Amino acid sequence: MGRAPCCDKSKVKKGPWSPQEDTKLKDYIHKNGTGGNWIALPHKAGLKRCGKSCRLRWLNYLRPDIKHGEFSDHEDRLIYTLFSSIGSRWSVIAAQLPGRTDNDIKNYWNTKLKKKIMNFISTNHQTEKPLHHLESVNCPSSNYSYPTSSSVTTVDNHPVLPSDDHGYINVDMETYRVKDNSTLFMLEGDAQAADDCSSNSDGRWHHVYGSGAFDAHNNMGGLKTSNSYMGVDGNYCEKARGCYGDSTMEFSLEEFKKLISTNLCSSNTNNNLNVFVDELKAEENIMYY
DNA sequence: AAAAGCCTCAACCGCGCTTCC
DNA sequence: TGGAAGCGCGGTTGAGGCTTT
Repeated sequence: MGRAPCCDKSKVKKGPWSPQEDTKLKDYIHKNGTGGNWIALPHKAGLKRCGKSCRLRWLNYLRPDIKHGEFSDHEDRLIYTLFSSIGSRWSVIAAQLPGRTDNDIKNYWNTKLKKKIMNFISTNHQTEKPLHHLESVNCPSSNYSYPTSSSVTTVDNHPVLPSDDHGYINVDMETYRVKDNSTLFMLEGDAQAADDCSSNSDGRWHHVYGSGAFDAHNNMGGLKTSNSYMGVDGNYCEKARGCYGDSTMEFSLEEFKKLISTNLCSSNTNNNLNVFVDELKAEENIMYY
């Protein structure tokens, strides 16, 4: 014997919501709130709908703070990063993207973002270049010269590297800092984090987001495990390549396919999620200085 | 212009978890 | 303490719009 249905399916309307139904639901919730009981709500609101259907309609469409429209590059990266860390926990991912719903993100991932990333990886595998292959050709300014050892100062015994106007740097060391204008932007990690890469695609600082578990030793959070890195949009990674090594090439198509099919999700990464997200937010603050 | 195929996304479904009595 | 009710989540579906042939 199965579970009892939440409502009498023969007496409730199914399918797309009409504008009249939307209005009824919105009006009722504005006046009375949800009352903490979705099952009872449709009857009180005069709707011939299942409570679950009302809840879904409100949360995914009618709520006033819902954000419609295109996902930004930053949202893309955040989704990808979180998916890499925790798998298809859409509600957790949605909680980090204000105005976006889990359903929205799930649809976006399944229909667009996944393909976008797959295409990006396959394209880059066809033009594979060696790691740490520095290409000044990808830098916006061909006049830019990478800092020499004499131009490197230190803070707390760590080197501080100047960047060009666009934030490009050339770094190849285990622990480093980047000084950009008056802001000290610290990228500090353990030996593994040597491959961390900072780039900019739109005039602001970004990290290249990593794939895999959060690295507790990496102060910037969650950017580095194994040797897998990638940005979400081609433009972003193309420029990242210009500043430091072609680390995106280390992420294989097979690895990514595996990630998607297994919904990589470990308790270890879950424990670190909040820290990870805080770090991402901290990073955002730096990005928009 | 029409048919076929593809894509998007709102909505549904079922199940696990939590809360309440 | 156990069972019922409700909530919330992730997977899936299908209608409708769009693109291609």
